[in-house]
Amino acid sequence: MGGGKSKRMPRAVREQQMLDAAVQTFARRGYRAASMDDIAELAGVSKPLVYLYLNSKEELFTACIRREAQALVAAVRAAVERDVPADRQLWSGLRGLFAYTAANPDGWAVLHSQARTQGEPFVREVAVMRAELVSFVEQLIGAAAKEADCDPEFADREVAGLAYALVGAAESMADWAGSPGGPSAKEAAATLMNFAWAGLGNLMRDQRWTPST
Amino acid sequence: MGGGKSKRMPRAVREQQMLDAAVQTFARRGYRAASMDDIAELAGVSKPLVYLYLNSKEELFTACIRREAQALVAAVRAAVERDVPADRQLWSGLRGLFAYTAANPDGWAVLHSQARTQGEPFVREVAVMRAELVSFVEQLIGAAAKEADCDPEFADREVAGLAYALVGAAESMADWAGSPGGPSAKEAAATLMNFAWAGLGNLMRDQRWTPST
Amino acid sequence: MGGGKSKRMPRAVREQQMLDAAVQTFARRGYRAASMDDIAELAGVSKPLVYLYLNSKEELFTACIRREAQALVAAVRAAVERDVPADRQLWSGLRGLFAYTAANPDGWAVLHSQARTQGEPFVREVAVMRAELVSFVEQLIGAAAKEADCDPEFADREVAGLAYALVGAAESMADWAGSPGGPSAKEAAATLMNFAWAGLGNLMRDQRWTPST
Amino acid sequence: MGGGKSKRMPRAVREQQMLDAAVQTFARRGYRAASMDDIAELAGVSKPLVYLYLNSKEELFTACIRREAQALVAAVRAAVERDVPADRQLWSGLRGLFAYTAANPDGWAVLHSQARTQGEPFVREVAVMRAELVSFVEQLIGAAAKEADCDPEFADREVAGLAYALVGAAESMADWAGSPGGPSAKEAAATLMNFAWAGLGNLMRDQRWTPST
DNA sequence: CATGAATGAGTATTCATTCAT
DNA sequence: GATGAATGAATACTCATTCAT
Repeated sequence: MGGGKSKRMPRAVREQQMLDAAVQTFARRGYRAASMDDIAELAGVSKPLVYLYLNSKEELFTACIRREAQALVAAVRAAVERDVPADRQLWSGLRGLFAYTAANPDGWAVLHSQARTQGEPFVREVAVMRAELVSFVEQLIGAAAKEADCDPEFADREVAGLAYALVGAAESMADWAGSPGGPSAKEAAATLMNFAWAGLGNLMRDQRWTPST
Repeated sequence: MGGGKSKRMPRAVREQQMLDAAVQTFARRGYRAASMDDIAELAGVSKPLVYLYLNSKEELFTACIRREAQALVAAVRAAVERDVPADRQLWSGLRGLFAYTAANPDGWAVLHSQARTQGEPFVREVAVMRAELVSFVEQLIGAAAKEADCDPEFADREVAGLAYALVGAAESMADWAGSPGGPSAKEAAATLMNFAWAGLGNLMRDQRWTPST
Repeated sequence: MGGGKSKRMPRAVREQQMLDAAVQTFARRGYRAASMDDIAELAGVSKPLVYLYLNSKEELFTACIRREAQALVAAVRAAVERDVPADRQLWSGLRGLFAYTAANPDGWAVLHSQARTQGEPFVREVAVMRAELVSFVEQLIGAAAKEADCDPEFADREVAGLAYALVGAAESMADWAGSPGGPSAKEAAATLMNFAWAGLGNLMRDQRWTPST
Repeated sequence: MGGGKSKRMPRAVREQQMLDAAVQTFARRGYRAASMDDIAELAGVSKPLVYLYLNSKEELFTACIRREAQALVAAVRAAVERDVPADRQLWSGLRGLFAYTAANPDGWAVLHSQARTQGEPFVREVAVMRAELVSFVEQLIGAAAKEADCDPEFADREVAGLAYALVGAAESMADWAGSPGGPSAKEAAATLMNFAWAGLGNLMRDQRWTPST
């Protein structure tokens, strides 16, 4: 016994191997261009086994999205410092995000590049994760508003917009931070904090930019 | 009068019809899932004619990207007010952008969702357009910095990062603004100005956010 | 006035241009792989004109075969010296054949490589030409037999076989003589005369090779 | 018992069935005109299976050529009598060749009619086989020359030309022998021996045919 | 548990051929 | 007489998916 592909592994392990192979393949080739043959071969198993465990290409892709989304959210959550001011929490969360996406480019590509462009039902899956991130940022902004004892006119809808913009900018930075020549996770986080936090501060103090100026 | 399949049109007209159909199909189905059959049918012509004029799926997609990218850049340029302060120029440009993407969701989807995720040589095509937008924003920030007589430490690399983040946030907002329940073009532009401009102002005054706080 | 493609030429001239282009294209690409587009472009005319004059790809190919077959037979006939002994006639005919095929490799390829392999009705066309050459050789052998006052047992069927073999060897030599590194027309003819004529002489003298020896 | 489509055969068996069908189809329709659909249907399998095992039309054709070429060379080698005079060896080899081509007209057509006219890389494949046959004949001529203690001026290049002509004539005779109304294998071999061997004998005795005569 | 064998349904692409002008 | 515009029908090739063992 010894060399060669080890056989007869518990199902859970095999499934993770398949998901690993699928994430890599989907990320690099795209959902449509990735073939089940490629994935099975990369996973080191036969094609029927992939079907036995994951049922179909669609379910396989969905499973990839779910696993990667949960891992990413978990990474961000784990990175956030507790019991510190809101800005500090955002800062640590962003650093965690950029560090994670840089370390898992394939997973990030599946979530941000592939899943979002393949229509239903995949967009729904990523939307759930994105909503979680946006909601987290909204909470931070809300907390910051309370900390700063800010103007009560600072409406929910406005917060939602800001949170959305911040997450959008962060996702875009994540792509950049993962590419060669791009910034480090720390630089990206710093840029975003500088970019966003002062604006938020002004808003909370009711100092809006208006076109009339 | 009108209806029915009109036949025997000059080449230039037919080509535009084909590009219209292709943009719509690529936007809604994705590059790989869109079939040349679908496109030809939607364009109201036979498949060989599509090949006669556009040569291949790859060239057809590239032609779509180029046309849409040029149209978008042209729309933004046309919307920018001249001879006004930099913030006002950015404001008008953003409004133009969001108005255009909302009015041309398929074109925007081709550029932002599809082209960027289909690997070379398509990413190169959109990168050109994106670089144009980023460069435009960089110029505005530079102009604003001059207007504000700001700190000279405000370095180029920092400007590049901010411009990149702003464009990324704008692209993300454009997706949102184009979806049902999303903000209007004006709202999206206002959100982004509030989000971004105050932060920029602080930076120019050398008031950075730093983690030590 | 002036350069460019001259227009409005008499039909006969245009037809020859088309056949020239067709022979070249069929020879180099093969019957199936040669497209009417290629041929029309090489001929410098529009595709509908090719159809107007030659009706179909099949008829066009047939016309090529006929023209080239007649030209080849004419070249051989013209090369044969009259009023000389049979061997001398064969010698001059072979030199003419090899000189012609070397000078017209495309025409020869159409006849020998392409037409023979494309099934009916093309094989029939070349068979006619081949029969003419075989018959010519049979006559020469017959004449030689008479000159040599040979054995009357020298039967027709045997003559036919010899003529067939000689023509086959000649065709094979023609391919070789036309290729780089191959023999000159004169060398090829000499080889074939040495190879064939002595054998014929023995046969005429009833000195057959028999397995029992 | 027997009939009906038998399913689930081992790969090696199926591959041979596919090659059988491919040889027949290529021989009768030509390389370009033979469609993979035709071949799959004749083989009694689906098209994807043909691709799974043989990869592409080009590789399938190449596999046909190789198989048929090896079979033909093996048939000739098996037919040649050992330890007999050179003429007797040639005689037995020719009988073997004609018997084999007559029994396998499709394989012979693939080699002689189709492969040679479809350009690279197929011509290279048949050239290998042809070179083997020519080389075999050269050895026989050389052996005969030694047996006959012939003139040393009998140069290599001349031998090469003669061998080439003999093989060319044989190939041509093989076509004839395989067609209705053509000679039997034995007749064809006899004709060729009579045609060729006496000529060779004269040459070895330095009795060349020369034009001056 | 695991796989070799097999396929129905598509996909991009090409070609011979024909009108309307 | 000559052509730009247009297509029906085919062709090589691929892929997600399923049995029988």
